[in-house]
Amino acid sequence: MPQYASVYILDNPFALDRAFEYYIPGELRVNIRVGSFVTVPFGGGNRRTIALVTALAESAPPNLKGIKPIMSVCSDELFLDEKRLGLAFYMREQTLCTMGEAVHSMIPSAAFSRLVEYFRPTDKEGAPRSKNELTLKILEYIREKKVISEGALKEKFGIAARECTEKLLGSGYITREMTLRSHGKQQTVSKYTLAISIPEAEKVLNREKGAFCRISAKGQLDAIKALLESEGVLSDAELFSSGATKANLRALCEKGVFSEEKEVVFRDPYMSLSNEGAKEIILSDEQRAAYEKLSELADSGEARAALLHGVTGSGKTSVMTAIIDKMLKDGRGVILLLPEISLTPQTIGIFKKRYGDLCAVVHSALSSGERYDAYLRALEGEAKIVIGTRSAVFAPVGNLGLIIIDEEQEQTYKSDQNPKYHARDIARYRCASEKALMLLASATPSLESYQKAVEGKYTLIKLKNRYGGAKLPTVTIADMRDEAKGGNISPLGSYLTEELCRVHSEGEQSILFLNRRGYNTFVSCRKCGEALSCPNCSVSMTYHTKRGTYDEGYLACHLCGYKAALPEKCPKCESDKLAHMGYGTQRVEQELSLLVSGAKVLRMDTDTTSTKFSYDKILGSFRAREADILLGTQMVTKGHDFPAVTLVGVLLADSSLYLDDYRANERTFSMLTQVIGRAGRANERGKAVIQTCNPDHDVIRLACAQDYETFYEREIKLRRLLVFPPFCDIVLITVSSEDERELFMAVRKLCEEFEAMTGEGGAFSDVKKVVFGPFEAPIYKVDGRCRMRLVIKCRLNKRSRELFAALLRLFSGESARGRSKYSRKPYISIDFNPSSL
DNA sequence: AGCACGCCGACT
DNA sequence: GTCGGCGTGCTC
Repeated sequence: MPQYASVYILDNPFALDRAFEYYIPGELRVNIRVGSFVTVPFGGGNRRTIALVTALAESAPPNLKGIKPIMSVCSDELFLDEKRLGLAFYMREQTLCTMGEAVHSMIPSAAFSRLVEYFRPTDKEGAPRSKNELTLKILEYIREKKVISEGALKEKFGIAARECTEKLLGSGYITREMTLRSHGKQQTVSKYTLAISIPEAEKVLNREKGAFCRISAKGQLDAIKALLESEGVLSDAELFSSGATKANLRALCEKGVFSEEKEVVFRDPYMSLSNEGAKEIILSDEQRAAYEKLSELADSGEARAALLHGVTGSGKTSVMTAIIDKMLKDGRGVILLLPEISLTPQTIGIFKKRYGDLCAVVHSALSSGERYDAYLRALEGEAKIVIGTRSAVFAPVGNLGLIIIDEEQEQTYKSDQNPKYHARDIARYRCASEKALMLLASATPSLESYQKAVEGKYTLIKLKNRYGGAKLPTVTIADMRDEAKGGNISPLGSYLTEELCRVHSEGEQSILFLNRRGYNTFVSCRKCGEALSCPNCSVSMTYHTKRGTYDEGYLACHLCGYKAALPEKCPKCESDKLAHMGYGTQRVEQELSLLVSGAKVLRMDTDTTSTKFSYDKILGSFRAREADILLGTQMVTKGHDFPAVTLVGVLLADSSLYLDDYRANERTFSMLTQVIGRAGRANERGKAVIQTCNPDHDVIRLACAQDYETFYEREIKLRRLLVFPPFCDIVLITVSSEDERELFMAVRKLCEEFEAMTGEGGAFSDVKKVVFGPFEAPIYKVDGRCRMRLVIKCRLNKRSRELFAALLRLFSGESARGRSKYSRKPYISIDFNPSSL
């Protein structure tokens, strides 16, 4: 029987995130295991904290004078098995987060808020020889109640109860247990029937004299009416839709008009099988070959990774569905990750229909209770397939066989809050430890993943043809420099405008895409298309304004911090026609109404889709052809098939090319490829118009040709040459503070500290790295906080991670020292391979 | 991070 | 004389 435990305290800050040793009192020893959650007294004030047990020992740890006892152990409802504990440690090391942060990303917060502690009397009889009357009273009360929650005890006896229970625990008269407050996991539906005869109910409804009772509330009357019109039984949901409220129904039951019966929702685990015949997927030869390769990998009994690279419209989804079906048939669990914007009610519907209750969906709109529900359904094996966004990668799916990451290049798979993990890394870890298959799918894979596929680390599976022989749209590149010469400064060029008018007059629909990230204004030459870029980094520079004045700005590179005054002439062609580029969807919407008369425009961007609901509503109304033109940001690239769309337009295809980020090309390529793929999915061939100031730019040309391979070859060469990922890792250190002075001081200290550690004679002088900065973050002030950055290029490995961990530990300790009340202390954050710079 | 301990100024 | 400010140091 182990007597000592190593625990990690969940809400400890980074500097204190290490194992602490505790003594396990005898009565707790049976229940405690590695992976158990416990409460322990911590710190000088012995405040009670929740901790995770990571190791057990028979003998006392050496060199410790005072060791404290564990207070309680949580029941097995809250527990981390070996694999998940391993994952927590992995995340902690990989992302420099605390154990608590790692645990909270794996277990929904509702589980922790449901933790309650109970007291029970022990067999020990008699009473302590205490002068304290309250203590005796409490003991008596606990014995009477048999079991009582700590909260209830406090409510009855006040705050002083705590001291008494501690005494009683110490002398062994009572024990403490910790469990999760039970949770009505079994969903029930209330069914209502009439408790009175039909004629009587009609009397009530007509408010006749001598009726069973008098009812005037409209909702109640509606409910009676609905029930009379039905076959005699209605569920609560059905009655709600008749206009009745919960309160109305309760009132009717109390009056004796209705009788209620609760029915457990019937979940048919074979639902998916019975549906399967109805919707058999027919695979093309190419898809079948892909499927067979994947099932071979899945059957290998080893951890495997594959990249499914299929051109837009090649039917990747069918292949994924086929392999999911196979896994379920083999009794293995599946996780399917989708980018947030793809997880629409339509998508969910497809899977729900196919897999029924075998499938749990996790999306951002879930309440904490629903999220916990989905978690439990996976944990208990009821849900075999979990579909969701990034965080679904942690779903406790049993006998995991497959994790699919669709559109794997999407940024949304990288978390930008602690823990700053990438879903791909988590998936890889889980697949390795559970001998499962990781399947990445995309039309435009990330360079990192494609490189791994080329190197043979991932099995590369290609779908080269569009399903059903659909043709790619005819792509026209519209040169916007000609427009500028002709004096057209509108974001809509004349060719695109013409096409929009034509499509509108033919009664068909168009989609216009404007890259949202174009808010970063950049400066380009109207004559030669050259964008002003940084001499050190070969990324374009951003035009910064000074204190609200638009003029008198300067150019800055966000990667190396290089700054330059705005030149008067184009450095390449000496033209003085330098233009500040960048406009938003609102302005385009305005222009459209002028240029395409009579067309109804739907705008879809973050401003118009504040709720999930509105997003779906816009797409739905566009599909129902209530509008002619859908104008929006990235969101429009991920929609579903709109059969009536025959024209797709990209405004300012360059905007994302000159982001000051090494991934600019990759993103531009990916977006253009996807947008172009939107058109011409129906039988007729569609048209795509790409407006650009760089008609000869390789990225744009290759995207128009949907030539990923050539794009990859060129881009990977560039990355190798300039030493960017995947040929190095990027570490982004951000320091932020409300107070600028403190920020500068903290940054200086950070740089000095870093210098001392990595310089000659420092503990980490062996770590090779290139440091850029410090400089201001691209958006310097956010939410009243100023932010400074340090960008470091290096190779991430155990050693370099140690360096950053040491820095973070040191710095979070240092900066935590008392500061004035009014400026919250500087905050430091370290992000490995951030999703954007 | 929290919390206690501890050492100096303005109050009953 | 003491209440309370926040500087300093520790947390099994």
